[in-house]
Amino acid sequence: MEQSNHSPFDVRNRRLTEAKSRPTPSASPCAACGVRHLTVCAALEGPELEQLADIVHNVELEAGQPLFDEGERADYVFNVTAGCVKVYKLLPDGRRQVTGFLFAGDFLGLANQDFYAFSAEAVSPATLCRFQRGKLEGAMERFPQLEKRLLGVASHELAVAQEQMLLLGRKTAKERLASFLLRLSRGAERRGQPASPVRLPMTRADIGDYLGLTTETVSRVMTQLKGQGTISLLPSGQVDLGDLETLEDLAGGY
Amino acid sequence: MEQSNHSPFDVRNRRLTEAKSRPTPSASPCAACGVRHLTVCAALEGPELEQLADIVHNVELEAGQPLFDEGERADYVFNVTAGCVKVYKLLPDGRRQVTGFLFAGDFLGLANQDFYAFSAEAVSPATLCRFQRGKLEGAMERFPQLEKRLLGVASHELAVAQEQMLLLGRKTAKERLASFLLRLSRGAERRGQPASPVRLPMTRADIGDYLGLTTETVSRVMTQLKGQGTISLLPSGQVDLGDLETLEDLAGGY
DNA sequence: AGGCGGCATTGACATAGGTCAACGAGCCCC
DNA sequence: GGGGCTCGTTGACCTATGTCAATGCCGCCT
Repeated sequence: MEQSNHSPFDVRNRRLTEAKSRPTPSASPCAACGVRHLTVCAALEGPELEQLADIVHNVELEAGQPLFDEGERADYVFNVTAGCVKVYKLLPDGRRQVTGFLFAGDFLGLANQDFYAFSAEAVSPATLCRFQRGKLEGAMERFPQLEKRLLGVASHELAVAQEQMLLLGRKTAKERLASFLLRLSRGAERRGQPASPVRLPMTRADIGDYLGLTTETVSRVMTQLKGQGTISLLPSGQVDLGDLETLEDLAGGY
Repeated sequence: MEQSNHSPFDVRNRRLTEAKSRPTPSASPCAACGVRHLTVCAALEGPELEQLADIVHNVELEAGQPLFDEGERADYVFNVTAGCVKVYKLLPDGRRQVTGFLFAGDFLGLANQDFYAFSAEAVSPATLCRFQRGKLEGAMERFPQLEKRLLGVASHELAVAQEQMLLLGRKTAKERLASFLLRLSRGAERRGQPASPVRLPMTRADIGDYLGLTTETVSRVMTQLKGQGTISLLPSGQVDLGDLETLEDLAGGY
């Protein structure tokens, strides 16, 4: 199980405080937010949105830069506004489980304890909105629909998590890959992008750690799917899902 | 993957409407509830609790009886008050993933869509409090601390789900069993029962479907753990966790 | 332009855990 | 109190996936 074969350019140990993080400028950045309709922020309008804008900071991450680590004080919550972030847990010996890939519109940082239960790291260059937990809780008191929305987000994530348990516990490697590609595709659609081709900003190792497989198996199954004409690998890390039908069958009904 | 080798006494197809379900009687059942401190209901006191008691119904299930099935309209949410309930998802060909075992105090039925994303079935005789979703939402509007508590429950479940993904994606069979036994033990402790011995109301097949293993593997690893003196199987489905230390090491740090 | 480093792919081989099958033990019901 | 269930255990064997290793590809830096 590989853990960290990082290059000399590795940014792994730079901390969040060193990431660009400044008060988001301009009158109402939130009102102008291109992905607001996808986020928890969609719960608010007009003057309420202004109040939200007052407590938000912008964070920019380079590819590979950590956002926070499991066990750190959970002082902030985030909304991804661009790029891709992965969320993962580690075993003491370095085995890793990626529990999710987050894209524009996805919420991040729910923790009922005072500490993050997982680590988060940028997969590609990414930007996020950062909220101080306490301030967001204040906003929730004033705007109950915000809290309701957050509960909706949490319930949704719970359903997604159960789907992932089904994948990890019971699906074959081929079914896992098919499910994964379909999810990426549907996620892209939700964000208004084409269902195919789909970008894979993450490495094979990341995909393996997400699907409970090794890089080698991911690679092999990819070539298999390619061989049977279900997908084609385009240059620049794109995958063309030529045969969505077959892919859905392979995914095991989901 | 076994799916349903059910006995002639199987109650699998009896529906909830046939389960005993009647207005919970008496002045204030909730105030007298022995597991309230463990549940979401702990958010309320006095007169607020009375209002909650007004909208609750009691449900009793025999072992093996279904509570609801994936895809059904999610009209109710539940609180387990006694016994054990399992929650699971199925693949079209019958492979099953148990996503959780619920005990007294556990909440059940969060669904952001209109439909349950999983099925639920009693493992042992069980009793539950049933709330009509709409009514509970009304109560949440009046008592924001109820909603907050529910958000806390959801966040907690999310953390538990990620832990389970780590288990399913990256742990060995032995580590999975050890983690499972420890969880049962800690859960029992939370409910004021001894950490050991621990009851296993569920079958090996249920455990396998929870841990992403087969019954045979569960059985083999059990004998292995027994052989190395870490646990002992008592009659009547109890397990003595003789060596918690070793078990914790085996569980992979968690 | 050339070289280096990270990533992906492929092959040969190993193994954890799955599959299939037999059997034993408890339990319930007649 | 004996048959017929279900459940758990054990054994023999199989296979999907992991491990280890070599090689190829591509982008980036100088």
